[in-house]
Amino acid sequence: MAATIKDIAGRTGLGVATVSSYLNGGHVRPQNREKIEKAISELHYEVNETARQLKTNRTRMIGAIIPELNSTFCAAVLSRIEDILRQHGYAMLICDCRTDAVREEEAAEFLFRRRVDGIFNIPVDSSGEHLLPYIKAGKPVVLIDRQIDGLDCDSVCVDNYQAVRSAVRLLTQKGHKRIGLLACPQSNHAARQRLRGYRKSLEEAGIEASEELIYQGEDTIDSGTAGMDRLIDRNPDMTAVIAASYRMSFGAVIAANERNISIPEQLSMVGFDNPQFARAVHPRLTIINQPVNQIGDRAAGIMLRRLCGGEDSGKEHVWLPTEILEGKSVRTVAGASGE
Amino acid sequence: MAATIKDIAGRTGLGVATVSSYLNGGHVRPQNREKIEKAISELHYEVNETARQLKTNRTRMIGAIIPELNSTFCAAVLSRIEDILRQHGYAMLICDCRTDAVREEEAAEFLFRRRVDGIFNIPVDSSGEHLLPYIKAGKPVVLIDRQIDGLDCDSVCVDNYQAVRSAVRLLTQKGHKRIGLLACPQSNHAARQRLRGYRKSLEEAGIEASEELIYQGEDTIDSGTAGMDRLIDRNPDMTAVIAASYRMSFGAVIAANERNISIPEQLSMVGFDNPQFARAVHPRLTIINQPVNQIGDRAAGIMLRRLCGGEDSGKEHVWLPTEILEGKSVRTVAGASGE
DNA sequence: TTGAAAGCGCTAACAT
DNA sequence: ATGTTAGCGCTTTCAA
Repeated sequence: MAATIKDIAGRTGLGVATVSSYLNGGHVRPQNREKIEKAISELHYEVNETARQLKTNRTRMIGAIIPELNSTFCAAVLSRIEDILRQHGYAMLICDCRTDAVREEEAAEFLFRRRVDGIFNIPVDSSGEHLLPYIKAGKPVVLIDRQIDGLDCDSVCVDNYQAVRSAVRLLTQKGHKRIGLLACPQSNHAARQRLRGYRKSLEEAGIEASEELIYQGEDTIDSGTAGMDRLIDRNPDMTAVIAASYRMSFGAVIAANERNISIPEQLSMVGFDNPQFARAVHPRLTIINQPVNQIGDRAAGIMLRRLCGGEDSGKEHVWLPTEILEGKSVRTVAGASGE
Repeated sequence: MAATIKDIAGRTGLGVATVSSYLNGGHVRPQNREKIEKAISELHYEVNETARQLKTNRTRMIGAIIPELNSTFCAAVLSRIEDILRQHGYAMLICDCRTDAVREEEAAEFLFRRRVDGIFNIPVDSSGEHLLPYIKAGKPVVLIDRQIDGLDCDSVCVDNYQAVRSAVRLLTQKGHKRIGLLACPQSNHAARQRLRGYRKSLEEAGIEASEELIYQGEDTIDSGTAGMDRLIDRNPDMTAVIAASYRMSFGAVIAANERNISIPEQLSMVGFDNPQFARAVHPRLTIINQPVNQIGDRAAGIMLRRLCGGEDSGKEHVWLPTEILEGKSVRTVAGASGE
């Protein structure tokens, strides 16, 4: 069996309270300090966090429920958060709910029973009911990437409305009028904002939006491929496509690749996320880029502040801007207004 | 405060042991069962896993130390493992050590203090010293992707030697003789096996290996790009390149893309990992594909068996085969022997 | 500064 | 089948 604080007390002739005090940075006489340190190294003593947790009613564990670990966005944001939190002594319990609301709910319960001190969530269910127990218990909840209206918690998102709007503007300025959109399921806030940005900016440019140019599919690579196929087949006059998610972009690139469509001569393309992927595409893909590191930093920062019992006054709702990273996948068509 | 087992006992007039028994699937009289269930739902009682952990000396948590969460291979394997383990009531504590042996060591300590029941590791440090405390404590350790000689634990790897060998064979059969290799740091078993497979199979094909054709770099995208640049510049007669990791492949594709090298006319290429990425590359990349799902399944299976106190007789060392997924990035050069 | 003792919520003997 | 009780290893009053 592993050594306990009692063993250290016994070996040093001190009381357990003294040892505990030492362990928690309290003041101990130099000679006793030495004795304790000696005993600890001899007995290979390691604090039992479980016992500490039971006593203090804090687990120093944070849960994270995400739609898909195997997604660059989630992984990038999470690894950033994990890094920061661990530096502060917090462990991360990660649950992948595979974009399934039922599994998300189960994960929330699972983590609640384990008494995590707080929770990060890229929500699948847009009602947010699965988070209510946390909120009632006063445990910090930080939503990432997707806001939930009416839920009393912090959130860190990007401005998806402006994100797509900037992409449409880039295209219309280069003379594009028939612009397709690969849209994700409208079940979450981010996806809705992206579609809204598309419609609104077309309207601003005086272009009539055609439903034929909008493909509503799942947020998967295959759906991106299928969507591209359909948009191309039904819209011979389409000159550009915007993919409203990384997976959709990925799928769209595959479709263009397999149909031997030359980008940007035959079709211009704007993707979403992942600058590295954009560089690997031929020709280099123009993308809407999300500040993944910033998202992680802000989310972790808010969580840590809440954990330290920061003022509970009003929740934070952070909206981070995206940027367009220009590649070579967009061309200027005849009759361009700008430039 | 949250309700405890005592509250349930008080409310039902039963003893805590009876309630505990109910909670753990023991036999209780139907009428009492009902009473307990009623009290639980009225009080919103949730078992306190922390207390249970302290008592049973099992946390039902498994640690995972990986070089980089933001890597498709790690994320794919981990998400599979997490899924299986959670179904069995285990939570996953994930630590990203950023391919740094010091951080890996710290993560191992961190997780040990938290008393995880077992640990998965894609090791960075090839001595395996950071895992010794677990082994001494009799906690199951399952190595993934990289074997460590002389460490008494289970492992699930792919046959990296054969993996690269099959790629070289594919190339030599198509007449290639000047074949470059983008190799990863030789600090882990997998990387060493890949390089060994390269040398050995060239030898078998009667081709003299030239050190000029081997680029030893970091396992990063940038290093893949830099490596491609160097190999091309120094070896005008090189007709093919094998990238010995996913990141290297990614970097190599970027280099080819940015230098406007036409694949496979000017240069043939074989990458590593990620069939989806291979499809998105133009022309479709021929790759060495690892069975990520199988790796996850086998690793999780072994862990669960050990956790259930399976026979400790001899550790398992699983070697899974890879496969070549042919794309269009390899051409046949003049004087091909095969076909 | 140090020690004694209570107790966090639960499980597991043991007794009934 | 149910209840009593003794800890699991730690922190935290409260006294000394």
